[in-house]
Amino acid sequence: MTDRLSPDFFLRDVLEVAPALIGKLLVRQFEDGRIEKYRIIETEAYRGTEDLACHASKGRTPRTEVMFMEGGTVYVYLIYGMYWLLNLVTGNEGDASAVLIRGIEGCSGPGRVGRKLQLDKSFYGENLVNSSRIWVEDAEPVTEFKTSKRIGIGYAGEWANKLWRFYL
DNA sequence: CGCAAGATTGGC
DNA sequence: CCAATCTTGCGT
Repeated sequence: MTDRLSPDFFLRDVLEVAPALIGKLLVRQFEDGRIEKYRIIETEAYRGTEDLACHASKGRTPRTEVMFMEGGTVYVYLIYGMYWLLNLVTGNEGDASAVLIRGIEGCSGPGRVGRKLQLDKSFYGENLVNSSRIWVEDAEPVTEFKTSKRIGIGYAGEWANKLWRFYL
């Protein structure tokens, strides 16, 4: 169970991928060659141009461009001028959906995750299938997880009520 | 071109 | 409760 997830894993609806990522291993190889693996414990789904909480609802811009690509790529962005949030693009080209990694074992909160993994803008568009810096490996499926409304998106109207946050 | 707000966090 | 810190999207 240490295989890198195949491209197919990400080529599904984000509402399938987000919960399926719980329990999987997020792997980061740093510049000094050190490899660390972290169990994913919290995710959120952002689903296409309709979802007002999803950045892609702004349309295709330099920032959201990568979300419109095929699943399996990394979407990172800087929030509040200091935190790089990690998202994994899902679905087919044009779906414009992604999973926000909100928590890994021993590190709760999307801003902390980005800091721990030492992410920056160079990870924008990184390919999870062939990258030597970041990827996801398979692990025992987790069937017991909780759901809730997504955090910090009160501006999204009725979309804020979707139970699209998944966590252990 | 100016400006308000942001998928957050940590400190007072 | 509020500042940090800077990119982005939108209005002028």
